Amino acid sequence: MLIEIDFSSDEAIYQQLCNQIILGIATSRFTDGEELPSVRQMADEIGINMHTVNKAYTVLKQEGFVKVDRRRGAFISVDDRNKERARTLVEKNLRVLLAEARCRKLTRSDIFALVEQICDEYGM
Amino acid sequence: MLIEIDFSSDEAIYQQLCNQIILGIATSRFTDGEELPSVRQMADEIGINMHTVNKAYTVLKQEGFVKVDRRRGAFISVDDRNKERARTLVEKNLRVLLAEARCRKLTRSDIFALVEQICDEYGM
DNA sequence: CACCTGTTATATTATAAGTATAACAGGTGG
DNA sequence: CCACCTGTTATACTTATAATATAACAGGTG
Repeated sequence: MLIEIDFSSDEAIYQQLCNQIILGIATSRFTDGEELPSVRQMADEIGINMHTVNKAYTVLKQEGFVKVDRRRGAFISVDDRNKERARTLVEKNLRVLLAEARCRKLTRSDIFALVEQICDEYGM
Repeated sequence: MLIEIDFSSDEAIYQQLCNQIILGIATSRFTDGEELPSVRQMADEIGINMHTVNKAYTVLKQEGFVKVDRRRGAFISVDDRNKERARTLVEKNLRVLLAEARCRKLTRSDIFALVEQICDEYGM
């Protein structure tokens, strides 16, 4: 499973968990249809509370990354609806991120190198 | 000044304020050396508490976007130290952002188009 | 029937955000 | 000197959220 949580981070645990799973999907470490550990099992593995995992799963479900089957439990199921909404969200976040990059004197080439590298990693 | 705060957002007000100012610097709406409204004046303009503005200024000061002179008050002063740390931070955030983009079926071209557009806006 | 699944409810603690009021040190201009 | 501005600090309060804890429920599985 390999979920890494930074307990000294200012980012919420459930948020880190969501990000890790989304990162896992993008890097094909998680495949469509793959089962996720139960909320209790995942909580035990990481050493956190069941409800924290449940919140992450609920968020991922609402965002269309996870579905639940009573018989099987939670599993990866990527819903590719809302491409335009996703583009708008990415654009907004990108705008903030690149603003800070520019202020820090990162160049256009610096940015493109990073984007290219990550796209390659994700097989885009 | 033109600071826009979304009070229904889940993003903290002081964080939105920081982002707006960084965005302003990147788009040259704020120039190096330009004075910022005092914490009390800015708070009045936006309709929020003085301490919320003070927190934003303090964060920006720590991050090297703002300096303070007793005589003049707060003003823009971009410190371009820590380019490598900035690159690491951008890379980490970019990785999460592009992971979600990929899951939403945004293509490499989609991403590059967005990055190109924003870089152009910022004159990078 | 025991055991697992997600889900819900409730309560508690801790932390952070935002507001409110007040005061202090220090520079500015009348 | 004095009123007025600046950032800064301190304190207190309210609110919201995160995280934990304990418990229970509906439903599928062996």
